Amino acid sequence: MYEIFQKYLDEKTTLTKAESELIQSYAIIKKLRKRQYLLQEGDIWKYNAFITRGCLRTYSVDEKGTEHVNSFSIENWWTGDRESLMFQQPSRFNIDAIEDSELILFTQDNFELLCREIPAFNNMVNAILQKSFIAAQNRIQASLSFTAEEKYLNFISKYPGFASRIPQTMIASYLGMTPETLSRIRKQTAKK
Amino acid sequence: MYEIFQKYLDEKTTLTKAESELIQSYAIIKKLRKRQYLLQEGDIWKYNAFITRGCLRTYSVDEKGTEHVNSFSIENWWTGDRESLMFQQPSRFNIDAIEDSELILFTQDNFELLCREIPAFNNMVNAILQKSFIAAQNRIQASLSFTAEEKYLNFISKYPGFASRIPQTMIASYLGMTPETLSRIRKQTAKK
DNA sequence: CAAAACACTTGATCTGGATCAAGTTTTTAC
DNA sequence: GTAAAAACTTGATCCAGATCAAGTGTTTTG
Repeated sequence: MYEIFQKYLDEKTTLTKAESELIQSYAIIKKLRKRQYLLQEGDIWKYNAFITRGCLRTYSVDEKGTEHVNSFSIENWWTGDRESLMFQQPSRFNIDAIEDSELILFTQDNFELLCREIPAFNNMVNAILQKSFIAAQNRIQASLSFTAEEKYLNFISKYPGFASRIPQTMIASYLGMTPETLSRIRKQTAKK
Repeated sequence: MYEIFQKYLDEKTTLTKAESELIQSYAIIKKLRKRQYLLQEGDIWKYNAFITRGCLRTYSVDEKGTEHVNSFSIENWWTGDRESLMFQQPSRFNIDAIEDSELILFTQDNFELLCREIPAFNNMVNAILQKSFIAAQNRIQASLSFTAEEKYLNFISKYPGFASRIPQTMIASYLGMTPETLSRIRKQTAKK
């Protein structure tokens, strides 16, 4: 498992042998079965989590009991709740596995140490955060200015492959529409 | 003007005299009249911009000519287009002044140098980015799960003071609704 | 391998917020 | 100070997408 993360690191940054070993020494391997929670609402999130295999979803539940999918994360991405981690406050989110998954966790203390000790690691983490922010901005723009159909087409072009491994109900929720609407859109667009 | 930024730095971080002076040596003061552009669609954004006075808005224009407000930024906040800056690509956004404003600009080269040379500065910049990301996540959640009225109430509670200095049309656009809808919501909520 | 649980589709109807239209009020600029 | 331009309000009507309902697949699990 760890090799996948090692490969990711090698692609994104340049590390000395000692640095690589330091990183590995803090890695915690975690396996999740499908439907198992990584984080539940109310818990305080303590980690930085990298996915080596599988697919997770982050969602919240509103007072009516409706689930709202916040994000999907697959292998070679990070997941977690930055807000809960940063402010050490109970999370408003749940994170669970859509498929059997494998993760590498770093406690926040260890992660901060790695950022402090290894500038290249810190730069990598920063670049990821920048890209996440840009992606979030783009999603806001899409949610404000796109029709339901445009949202779906944008989603499948941006994340090809997601549609085939994630249930439609969850994708509909992620896009801010009902499953019925997504079903009808798929029928329509298939025709074209 | 610069004192406002200096005060901001002093609050957010701890710098030596030499570091403060290095930062100041790269600062470019820029004044904007109301309605003046800081960035226009198609331009490549080159700076990191801190607002010492005034209020700016970032917005895009879709193919139908409709404006979509992406964000507002006031004094003691940063603005710019991270995507254009990071990838050196033409911006999809316009940024203009809602009020006469004063900014401090740092070219990206100088800004990166400051991040490299001054770890405390780098940490501050990072913390800001983290908070921006968290705010973006929360906005996504609001836009997916709130009704128009909830969006408005959430906005005024999160950004008190904005409602009085920003035209309603722009707030409506930011919240993803028409000015008419916002007007009716304000009428209703005023009653209560 | 059956049956329960879950995921998806399709149709009928409803509704929150959009659109169109016609004011009134406020701001801007000479 | 006043005319023109923006900004806001209010009403009437419309529609994209929600909701409700009743199916038909398709997994999951004992």
